[in-house]
Amino acid sequence: MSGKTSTDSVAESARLSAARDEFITQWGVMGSAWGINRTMAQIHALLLVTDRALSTDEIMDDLKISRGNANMNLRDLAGWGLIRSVIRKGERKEFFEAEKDVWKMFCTIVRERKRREIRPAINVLKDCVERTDDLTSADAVAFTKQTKALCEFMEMADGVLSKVVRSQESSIVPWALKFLK
Amino acid sequence: MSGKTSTDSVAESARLSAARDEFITQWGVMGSAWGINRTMAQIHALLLVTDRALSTDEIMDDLKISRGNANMNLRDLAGWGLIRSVIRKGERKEFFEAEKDVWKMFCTIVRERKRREIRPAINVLKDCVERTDDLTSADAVAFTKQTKALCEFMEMADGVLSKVVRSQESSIVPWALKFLK
DNA sequence: TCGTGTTTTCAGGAAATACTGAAAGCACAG
DNA sequence: CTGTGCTTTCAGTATTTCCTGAAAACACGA
Repeated sequence: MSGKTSTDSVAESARLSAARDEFITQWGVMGSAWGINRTMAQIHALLLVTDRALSTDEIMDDLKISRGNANMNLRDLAGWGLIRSVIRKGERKEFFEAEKDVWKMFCTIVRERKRREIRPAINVLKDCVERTDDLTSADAVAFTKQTKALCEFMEMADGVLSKVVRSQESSIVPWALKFLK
Repeated sequence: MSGKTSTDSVAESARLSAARDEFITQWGVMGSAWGINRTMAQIHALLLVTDRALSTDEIMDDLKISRGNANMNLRDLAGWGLIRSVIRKGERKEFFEAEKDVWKMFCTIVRERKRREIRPAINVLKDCVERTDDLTSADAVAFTKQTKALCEFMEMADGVLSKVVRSQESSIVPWALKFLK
């Protein structure tokens, strides 16, 4: 290969890895803002933009993290259903790949957050309402009224999200969105 | 007042404050899960279920936090637009009250998160796409394809949220939701 | 059963984040 | 301009959260 071509391809691959790093870093920042730990988000980002399954060692190497850290976060990601492990026959090592379909990924996240955070919150709110429903002091009435409103809102949101998620790959959602002019 | 009545009202007020504490605590827990600091969420919770504006000192006292902490988080909450300060004539002290309308509160949160997190993320993605669009290696193509998909999805989500938020107090949203069967 | 390659666990340490308290700043009445 | 009451700031500290690395557990072929 000529000097020029070689130089170009080096430059190109540098450009790619710069962009890739930028993406991984920022996906990590975004994760923190939404209550997800940075490393977990970064591993997810890495697998998202990599076209093949990676081993734990490759991930450790790429992100410069320890084995323990990599393993723990890979397991968490699998628990969320955002990645899956792949076993290649003849290899004892485990490889990981991310769900690439963005809509499926979104549905998975919504489903899990509903289950882990929204439902429990609704239960707490219901409990608060029940425990104060019969009280008559002005303070109590205000409290109950507000918690009831929050509870109803969250149940509504929960229901909406269920419907959105259930529609999965159908085109119902994009279609329905037209009505939100 | 009779002994019985007195006893009952003591019990009732204990019941109320137990429920209130539970609510505040859990709202704090939920906050952390969504990337909001615990104290900020707790102050918000306290103001949400209190029927009058509270002073910094009352908040410090109720949540057992320092003045600095209270002040900083109150300012943040005001920055989000979730609370507002109230000046009573004749008083030099500042009081705070939360927006009580749940739908307005939701819109405020969505608007701010869009501005602070979603938009910047979209910009990063666009940047990544631009910087790699012309590369032809298999890796680069996979990268660009995936970031493009994420970018488009987030722009779509951003648009949907804008529409939802813009409809503000209208009944368009509840109505449209019927179509998400 | 042993040896080897791989994954899991977890105590201790590091880093990030949040909180405190006191001092400085500010605003206003007198 | 001065005293008073309230707010803001921020250096130092506490707390929470996360990460490391090494040891233990595991799984499987020989």
